[in-house]
Amino acid sequence: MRTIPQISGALHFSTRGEYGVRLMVELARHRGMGPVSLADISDHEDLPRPYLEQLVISLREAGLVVSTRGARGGYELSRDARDIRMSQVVEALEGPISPMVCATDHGSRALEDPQACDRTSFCNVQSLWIKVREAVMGALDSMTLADLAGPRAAHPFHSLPIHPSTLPVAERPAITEPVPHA
Amino acid sequence: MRTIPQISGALHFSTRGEYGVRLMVELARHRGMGPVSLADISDHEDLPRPYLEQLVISLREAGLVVSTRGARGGYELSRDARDIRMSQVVEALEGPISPMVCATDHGSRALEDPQACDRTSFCNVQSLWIKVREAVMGALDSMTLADLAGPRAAHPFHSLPIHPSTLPVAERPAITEPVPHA
DNA sequence: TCAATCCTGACGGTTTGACTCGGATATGCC
DNA sequence: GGCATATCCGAGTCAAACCGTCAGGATTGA
Repeated sequence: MRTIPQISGALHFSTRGEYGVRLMVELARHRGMGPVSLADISDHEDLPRPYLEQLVISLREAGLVVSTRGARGGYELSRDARDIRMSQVVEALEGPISPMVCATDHGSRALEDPQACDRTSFCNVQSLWIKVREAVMGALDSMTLADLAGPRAAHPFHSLPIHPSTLPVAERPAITEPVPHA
Repeated sequence: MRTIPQISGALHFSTRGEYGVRLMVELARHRGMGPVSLADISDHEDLPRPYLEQLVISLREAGLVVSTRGARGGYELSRDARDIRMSQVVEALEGPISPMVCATDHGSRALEDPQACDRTSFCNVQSLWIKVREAVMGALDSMTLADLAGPRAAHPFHSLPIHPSTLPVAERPAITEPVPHA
């Protein structure tokens, strides 16, 4: 199907994160209208259904969605979209957010090998990754699913009058990057 | 050599980022004392030297370090550690920071396929990744290499009087933590 | 000259990401 | 009841990326 070329760069979330979030947004938009089947979402979002089946397991186990089996079944949000933080969604899909080993929840893990702490700059560098982690968690915590499920008109890009081709060449996105993503 | 267990989870930087930052910290500590060889850093930080040779190319090409060839040669910072932002270091090592395709510098890329914008929730979701990106860039921009190169005593962990082995067993860092990811 | 360095390109093993496949189970509807 | 529709579940596949290794060449100080 699509098979994204997978550009190289730091801080990658996988397609689990991307697809899963889009799935959740679709569920949020149909909240209160009965369960939505994966087939519908697969069609509407152009995502491989068997893959969605895998992702949704994590979302169900995290208690974010509930399932209805059998004909006319599907999935729906377990609670209001405003009560679902994006940090919960992303962590359910991708696992704990830790940019580097030892930059986990408390950061205290950095002490586990005091020798490494003495002999290398390892220890000091931890504060960097921990800071990054906190920044990401803050961003994800500050948004709820409802923020993403609103009408498209609310999207900042659509109120922007400018288009890349109107920018001076120097500020346009680099050419190399294909990024068809379609 | 070490072969880190490679925990699974979101938002990974690779070892390029980790090793490269540690390398830069070592250079910052020896600033003004002549070039430092990779062999020294490899010994001191316990990192594979052939691999460092690869990493340092990126740092040199980014203008962050300068090299001195020949005997007694090595690398040194191209400028004061306070003038080197960690965002520059990390981007040199790992490439552009973009948590997801289309969450690049300007974010305007999201407009390139208006159809996708109409048919899917793709478009709205972009604001999430862009926000995450900005959070990370902010964190990395706010720190300079000098912040990491300071004396270890400045590190919060080291002001803690306690050591893991003095803690009750229940509060010690987990031994393995298989990272459920469930 | 010789040894210490940086520099370069190529190569390979292991892991992970991104799906695919086949079937089992549950349920609304005719 | 029977069938189409769904979720559920475990495995398997295939290519790419990550994490290095290796061999050799170029440059310079002693």
